[in-house]
Amino acid sequence: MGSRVARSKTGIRDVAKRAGVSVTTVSHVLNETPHTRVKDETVDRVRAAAKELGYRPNRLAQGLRTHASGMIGLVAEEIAATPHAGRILLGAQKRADADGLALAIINSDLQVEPFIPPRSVHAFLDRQVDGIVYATVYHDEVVAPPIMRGVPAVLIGARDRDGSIPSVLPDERTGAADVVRMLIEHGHRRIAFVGSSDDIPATRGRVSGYRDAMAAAEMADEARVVDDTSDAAGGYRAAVELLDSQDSPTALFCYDDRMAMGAYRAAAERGLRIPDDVSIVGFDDQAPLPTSMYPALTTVALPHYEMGEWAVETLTALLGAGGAEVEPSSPMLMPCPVIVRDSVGPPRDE
Amino acid sequence: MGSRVARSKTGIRDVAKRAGVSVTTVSHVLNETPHTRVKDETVDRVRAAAKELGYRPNRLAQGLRTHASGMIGLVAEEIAATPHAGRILLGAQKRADADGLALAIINSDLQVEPFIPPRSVHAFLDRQVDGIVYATVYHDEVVAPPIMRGVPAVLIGARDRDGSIPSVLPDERTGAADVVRMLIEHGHRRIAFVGSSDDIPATRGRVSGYRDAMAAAEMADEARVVDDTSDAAGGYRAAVELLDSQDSPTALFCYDDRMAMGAYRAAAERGLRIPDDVSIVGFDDQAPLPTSMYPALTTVALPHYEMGEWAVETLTALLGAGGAEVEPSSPMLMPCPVIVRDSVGPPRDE
DNA sequence: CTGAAAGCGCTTACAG
DNA sequence: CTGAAAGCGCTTACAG
Repeated sequence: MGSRVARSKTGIRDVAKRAGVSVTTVSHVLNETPHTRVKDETVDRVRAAAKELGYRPNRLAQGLRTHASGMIGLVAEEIAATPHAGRILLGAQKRADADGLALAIINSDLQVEPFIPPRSVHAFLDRQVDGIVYATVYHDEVVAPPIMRGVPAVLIGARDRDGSIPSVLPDERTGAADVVRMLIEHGHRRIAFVGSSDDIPATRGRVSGYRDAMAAAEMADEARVVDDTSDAAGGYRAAVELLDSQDSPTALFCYDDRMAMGAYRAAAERGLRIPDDVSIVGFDDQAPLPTSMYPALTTVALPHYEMGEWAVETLTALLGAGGAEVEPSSPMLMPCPVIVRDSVGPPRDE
Repeated sequence: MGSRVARSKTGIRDVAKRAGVSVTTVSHVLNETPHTRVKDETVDRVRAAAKELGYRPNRLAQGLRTHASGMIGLVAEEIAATPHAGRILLGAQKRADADGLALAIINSDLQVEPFIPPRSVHAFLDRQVDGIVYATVYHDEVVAPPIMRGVPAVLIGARDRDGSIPSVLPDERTGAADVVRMLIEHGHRRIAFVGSSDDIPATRGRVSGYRDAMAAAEMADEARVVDDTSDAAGGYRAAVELLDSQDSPTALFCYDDRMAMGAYRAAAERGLRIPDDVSIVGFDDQAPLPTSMYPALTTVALPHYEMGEWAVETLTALLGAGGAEVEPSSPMLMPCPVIVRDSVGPPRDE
C-alpha cells in the first residue's frame, strides 16, 4: 500500500478535536444549520480547524443520514446515440453542477419496446439517487416500470404513457413550420419536402410542420413529399426525383442535414447553384455537417442542450417540492430554432 | 407526501426478520462472503425472503462501511467537446457497467493551462469514488493536483507530467503513416498534406506520420504541406493552392474530415473527380461526415470508444491491485485504424 | 450557545 | 453454522 492509504482521511471528529468543540457544533457551523446560533468566535475556530485540516465531508455518510445523496441519475438509450445528443449530457451536467448535484449516467440499450428497463433504474435507486432522468430518442411514448414511481423522474424525448412523469420533447413540428415559412417569405411557392421513411416521431412532426406552413400560406396544393432513407444517399435520390420533375421545386426542405447533404450533390450534378438556383434547408443542426457544407446550410436545431438543462431543472423543482405528487401535465415542447446560414435565397425568376 | 414516501424501503433488518435469522446471516448469504458456510436451507430461506420483499441493498450504506463506493468518476473537459468524443463516455460506461461500477461524470471547462482543476476532483472525492478518469483533448501533458494522488486515476488524451498516472493517447502518428502508406501502395507519389495550423498535439502527430511514411518510401522530397484552419474553409483554401500548383498532387491527405470536405469542393470546382482524378483521405472519422460525403470518405478513426474502455479497464486493474503504487510507464498508444471507403484509387496516368 | 447520544443501513471481526 | 455488537462518518432531535 502506498501513500494513498496512509492518508487516512480527516473526519468531522478530527475537526472537532482541533477546534475543541463537539462534532455537533462542527456540523452546525459547517452546514450553517438554520435556527442554530453559534458564538462567532466558535464559528471562526471551527472554520479555521476545518480549513487547516483540509476537511471535506463524506457525502456518502451525509447521504446515509439525510436520505439525500445529492446525486441524480441520467439513463440514456445508447448514450449520444446520435452523435450530438451528447449535448443532452452537457446541458444536464451543467445544470446539475450549478445546483450542487452530481450526475451519474448509465447507458441503456436501444429499446425496441417502449418499456423503460427496470435494470437501469435499479442501479440508480440502489445508490439512492434523488431523482432520475430518462432520455430516449426513438419513442413517442414510454412506460415506466413501477419502481420508477418511487423517485422523482423526468423524461427527455418521449412522453410518459400515464402522463404522470414530466417530459420534454423537441417541438419539431413548429420548427419545421418556421423554416418552411421562412422559405415562403423569401418568395418560394414550389417547396418540396425531402422526407424520411423512418417510422419515428421526428418523421411525423417534420412533415406535419411542413404541411402546416404550406396550408397557412394557402399552398397546400403545392405540397410535394418524397420519402427515402434519412441519409445522404436517400436525400440524393429524393432530390434527383424532385429536381428532374416537371415544375421542379425552387426550394427543398430536407428531413435532416444528412439528406440535405445528398440534395446538395443532386443540385451540383445538375449545375444548380445554391441558393441562386435552388434553396435547400435541413434539420438537426448536426455538427459538423451544416458548417462544413458549401454554402453553409440553413437548418433547424434540435435543442439537446436545452432539454438536458430543462430536465434537471424540473427535477430540482420536484425535489424541492419534497416528493409531492406531480399533477399530470402535457409535455414541454422545446423550441427548435432555425439557424440561418447561407443556403436560402429568393427563387430564380423564370 | 405521496405514495413515494409511504414506500419506506425494506432494509436488511426486514429480510432478517422474515427469514428468522440475524442480519449478519443475511449479509453473509447475500454477499456470499468467502470462508463462511451457511446451511443450505438457511440460504434458501434468506434468498426467498429477500426476493419476496424485493430487497435491494443500500449502496450508500455499503459504501460507507466498506470504503468502496462502487463508483468511478469521469471528468471531461467540455464533455464531448468535439461531438463524437461522446463515444469516450459510451466506452467508459459500458466497461464500468460490465464491472458493476457506476459512472459519474462531471464537466470541466476547457483548461488553457495544463493543470487539472482540483474542484472537479474534489466533487468526486467527496463522494468517495473508487477512481477517477480525466479526459482532455487539447493538451500533451497535464499536471494533476496533489489531492488526485489520493485515488487511483487514469488519463485520456494527455500524459501525466510526472508520469505516475497511466494514460492513453490516440496513436495519430502511426494512423497517419498508415493511411499515407496506403496511398503510396495505390501508386501515388505526389501526396500532399492539407495540414492544420492549430497548435495542438494532433497537428504534430499527423504531420509526423505523413513525413514518416513519405520518408520510408524514399519520397521525402515529394512531401508538401500547406497549413490552414482545420475546417472546411481551410481545407478548401489549402486544396486550391495545391491543386492549382505545378505538378499538382494526385492525392491529398487532410488533417481532418472537415478539411477533406473543403478539399472535395476544391476538386469539384476544378472538374476533378474523386477518386479517379484525385484521391482524398481525412482523419477523425467524425460522424456523420465521412459517410455523408460523396464518394464516402476514406479516413482514419480516432479510437474514442476504445480509449474510454481502456481507461476504466485500467482503473479496475488499479483498484484490484489494492492501491499499490503504479510504476511510471509510458502512455498507451491506442491504434487509429484506417477506415476504407470510396475516396481512394490509383493515380490517373499522365 | 453547546454537547451526548441515537441512528442512517450496512459489514465484519469475534465469539459461541 | 449463526448471532451480538461495534463501527463506517455523518446529522439531528433533545437536553442543558
